[in-house]
Amino acid sequence: MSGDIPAARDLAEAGGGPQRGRPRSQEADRAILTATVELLADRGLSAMSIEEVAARAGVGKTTIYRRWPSKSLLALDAFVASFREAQPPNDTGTLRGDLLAALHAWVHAVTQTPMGTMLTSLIAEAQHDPELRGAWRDRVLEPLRVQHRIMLDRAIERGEIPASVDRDVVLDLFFGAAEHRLLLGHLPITDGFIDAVVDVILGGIQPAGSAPS
Amino acid sequence: MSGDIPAARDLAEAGGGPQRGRPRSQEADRAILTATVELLADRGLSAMSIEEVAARAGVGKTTIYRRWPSKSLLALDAFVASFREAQPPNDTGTLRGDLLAALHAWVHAVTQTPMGTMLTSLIAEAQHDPELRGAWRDRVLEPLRVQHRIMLDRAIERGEIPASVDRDVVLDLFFGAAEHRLLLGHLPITDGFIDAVVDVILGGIQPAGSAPS
DNA sequence: TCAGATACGTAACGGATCGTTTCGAAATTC
DNA sequence: GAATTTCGAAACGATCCGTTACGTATCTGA
Repeated sequence: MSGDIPAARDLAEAGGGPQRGRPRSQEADRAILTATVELLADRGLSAMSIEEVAARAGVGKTTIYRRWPSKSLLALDAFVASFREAQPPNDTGTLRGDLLAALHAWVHAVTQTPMGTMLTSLIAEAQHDPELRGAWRDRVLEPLRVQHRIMLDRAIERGEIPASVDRDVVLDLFFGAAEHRLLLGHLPITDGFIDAVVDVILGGIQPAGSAPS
Repeated sequence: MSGDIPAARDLAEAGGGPQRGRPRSQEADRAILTATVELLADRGLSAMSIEEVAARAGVGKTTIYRRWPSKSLLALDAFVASFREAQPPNDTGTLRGDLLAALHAWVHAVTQTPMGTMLTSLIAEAQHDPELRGAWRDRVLEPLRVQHRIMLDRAIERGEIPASVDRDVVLDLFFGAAEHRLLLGHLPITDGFIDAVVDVILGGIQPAGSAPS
């Protein structure tokens, strides 16, 4: 279920029969991705060089360039590998519970793990790298949105919110507010902030008069 | 009223008496800022080099480095100069009117003028440039937030919304959603989007039962 | 009027980093 | 064992950075 979208990494073995010559080292793959995550986490993408990744991974620069076409797409692969491990929140039974769980999971990931720096670096780089921008949308943003749209659909089925709500707008408000604080850093992303965001959005899409205590 | 915050540009004439020697060319200043805006608008900050700015402005590279310590702060000054011209929305009498006017003005600026590219470039650069990050907060973000907090305060005085609303959260939802679409480009920023954002936020902070048609 | 001070544009500098290429050795298939 | 491909190491040319040196231009103050 988690292999639908191909990685940016060159898929040399996608072709027909078995390969001739020396096969690519899978250990090198792992070492490169691990080194990339580490460097990405504490220096950011722009300060990270392929040379550094190669040195830390103990491989030659050519071994990296043979697999990935650019630093950006290598970083994206490294991010996605970490990203898969952030488990999606389960169905809690109420929209409020689902939204709170989802936002808490996101905030925890970006503030308590290396993924925060990786995320801001990649969004920054995507501003002047159209290829990364597209790959980010296809491999990170859209899967995330699909997953959270389902959450809203469940709420509609339960009758918690009307079917007329614009789910895309809700998702943009939901992630946009937190991302805004993450990128600009003007205010901390606290539990109180998460609660307030969910309260305002819920209040804005629930039918009037059904506000919980 | 618009000179409270000093520019990043070196303030050689801030000192005591009149200057000795040849004064700095104000025409060079204007030419540099104009060239910066142009290059920033159609290539972005990362693709713009000081060399290019100098060539287009018809000045020497040294003339730029004498005034600005870095490409980032030059770009910020160029942005702020353009930014001042985006007039703040007036008091429309209702919070809904104020919010709609403010968001329409912002969206128009970032989608119909060169300021969109300038803005995304600067936010991107600020992710790995702490000095720019701080300057952006002080000279762009905070003034903007002060201005819009006043808008919310007026609504509280009029009794449109309770005094207990967390104005910072409202501002983050307000700008965050639009900025999210601008940075990632997954969906267009349409008039319908603006209306929906304002509707959800207003619905979420107005006392229940007072929802307008 | 002229000496001192500062800004001007041009040119060249050393250094860093990029992505590529070359090389001999290692690993695998036919 | 020949062919093929990957491996790590090293060196490559190109690009851009921020600084410096230089001769010229412009302004102040004696």
